[in-house]
Amino acid sequence: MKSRVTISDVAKAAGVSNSAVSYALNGKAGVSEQTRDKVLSVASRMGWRPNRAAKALSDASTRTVGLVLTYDTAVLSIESYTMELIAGLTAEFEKAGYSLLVRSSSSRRHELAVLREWVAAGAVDAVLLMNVELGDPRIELFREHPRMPVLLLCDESLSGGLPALSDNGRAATHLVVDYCHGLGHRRIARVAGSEQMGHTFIRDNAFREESAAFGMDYLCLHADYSPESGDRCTRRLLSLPQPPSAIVYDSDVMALAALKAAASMGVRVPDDLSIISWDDSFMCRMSSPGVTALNRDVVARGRKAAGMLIDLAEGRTVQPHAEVADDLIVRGSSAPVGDECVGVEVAV
Amino acid sequence: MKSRVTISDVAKAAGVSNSAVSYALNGKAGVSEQTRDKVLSVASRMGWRPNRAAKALSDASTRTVGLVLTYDTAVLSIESYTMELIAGLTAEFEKAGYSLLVRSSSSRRHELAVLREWVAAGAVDAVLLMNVELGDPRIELFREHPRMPVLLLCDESLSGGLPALSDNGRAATHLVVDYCHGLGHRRIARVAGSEQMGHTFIRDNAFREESAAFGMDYLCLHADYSPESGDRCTRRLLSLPQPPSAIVYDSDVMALAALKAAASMGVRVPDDLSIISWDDSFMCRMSSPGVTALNRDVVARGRKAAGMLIDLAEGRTVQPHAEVADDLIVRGSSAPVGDECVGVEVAV
DNA sequence: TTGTAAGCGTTATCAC
DNA sequence: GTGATAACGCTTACAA
Repeated sequence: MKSRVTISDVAKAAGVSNSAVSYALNGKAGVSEQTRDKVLSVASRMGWRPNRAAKALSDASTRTVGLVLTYDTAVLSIESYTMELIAGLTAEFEKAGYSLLVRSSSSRRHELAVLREWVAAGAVDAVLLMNVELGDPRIELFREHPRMPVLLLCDESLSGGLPALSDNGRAATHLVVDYCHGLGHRRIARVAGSEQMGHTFIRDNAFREESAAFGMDYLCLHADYSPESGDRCTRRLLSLPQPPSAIVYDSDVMALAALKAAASMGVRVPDDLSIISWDDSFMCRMSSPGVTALNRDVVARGRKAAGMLIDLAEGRTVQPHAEVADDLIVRGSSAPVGDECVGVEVAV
Repeated sequence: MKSRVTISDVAKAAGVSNSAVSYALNGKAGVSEQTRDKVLSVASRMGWRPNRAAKALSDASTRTVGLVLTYDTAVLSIESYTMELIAGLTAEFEKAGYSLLVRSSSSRRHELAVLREWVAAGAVDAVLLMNVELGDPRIELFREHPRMPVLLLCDESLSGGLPALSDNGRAATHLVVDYCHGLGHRRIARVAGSEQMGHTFIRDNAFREESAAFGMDYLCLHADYSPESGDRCTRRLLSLPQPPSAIVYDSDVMALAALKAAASMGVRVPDDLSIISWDDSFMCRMSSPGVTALNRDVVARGRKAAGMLIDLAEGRTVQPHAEVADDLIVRGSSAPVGDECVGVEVAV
């Protein structure tokens, strides 16, 4: 395995010592300009590149950040969240020469094992945790290992004191509820995601508080992000004696299922029912009517997370952040409540 | 940085030498059962885990496979291909304790630089190349560096002799053309992706040959996967003196755009026009009518690729493979050509 | 069966 | 300014 060019090879070729080469290549003081130039030219001529493993062993840094993906293969091909996040992360990492180390886990227990191994093996310089749950055992793991920097993608209130990048659920909730209120809706509902998820918890509370503040009726059903559950919950809500005039869905998939469910029940969208999706996607654009959706810049969030992770990996402290702002993209699925003619007149 | 447990720590605690510990922990001969047991129990009590960097330096293996993502952020949130591939890859890697190292590149040149660095730094044990283009410079790079195992996701005929996992474009093309022919279509068209892409090249040829073999008229337009280009090409095709009765789209996004374009031109789908998408997705299921689509099991392909990459990384040779079969999911967007009443009668 | 020691490629601490 | 040399943690001849 002697094919790669090492520092010793360069040193020999340049007729200097290993340390001189090291200093020269790292731009450190300790060598004359003359030898530095010679070393640099020889090194580049020989095609020297630092060996990753040796560097990692020597200075205990890998320039790598770890991410464990927990797949629900059914959700995988539908949700673009993870891919956009990875795009943002790696785009920002690229500037600093960091890599993303990805593993997948079939269960929370297995994920914990992977994380523990990373900590013990020094395989990564920092770890990103997504899909934080209430009482998430990963939080305790990293509190026990303060030497391994970690960033949680969740609300600051859920991170147990660990650095967090908030998904901004409260601000977004205000945006959505305020929008519904502005359209005249006074009876709204929400089809939420899994109750264990930290972001669901945050949104649950935020929706309850916001709707109360606006004096609106609010009802929440918990589903599982599947189109079937979106369909089921929509039917339940629309069958109530006093059905809501607007429903917010925690995912675009459920919102699209709702669009179909409403149609099959003879409920007109947006005349009788406004539908709003928490996540925007190409599907929301292409459906008829288009679905009003919260536009979360997940790529930007990934970039932000990457910056924070690099800071943490290099020993700098970071403040919990929530500065990536969301906005609402209004499409045909939402409209003023009540008599649609009045609504149209007002809008025009 | 002395917080982690090393082999020396274990050796000291167990009262044996470093090498005894190493042998014991790696299940190698050279220690008595007695000392092996003692070492194992001491090691697990102390929570010893092998240090990644040290192992990598010592045996020049990282148990890591590299993947460079080249993002088109517009496509990113729409296409699930990459995410599904990563899911399959990491799921299979997990069994063997391999990790996926991900970087992103903004340009082909930058990707080449990343790959070169990986080769020189020994950062990964193998590399996966996707989106192979005609005359792809990456092929030459890896032919120059035969020590770095590589797997190309493309047709065997494009890989320049390097190991390849075919995306099976020919077989799938036959499936699609045969299906169209069976429905009575004799004038078909295709809205293809970028002409530089290897898979486009393969499909171009395969479609030409298959349609000729069936004695069908075939016309192909090259687009760029964007909804706008899908719309534009569809309008052009439908404005021909003798428009096709079936159009195959290289992506679901373009197929969905076509659905809208046809509707706005008063062309009925599937009565006047059958639409078939090369990629299946949730959108194809949810649209009205649903879009007939080629169902490529990308996750399975990822698993297969992972297995081959591990073989390559560990020095075993692999055969070019194309065994992941595709199938066609028929939905409402395709139907027998001509008088739709006849078609319905036949179908019922 | 066991322990000693060299080597992997860097970085960093020393003498000189 | 320069060049030996130790250290990082592990594997593996080789010697005992």
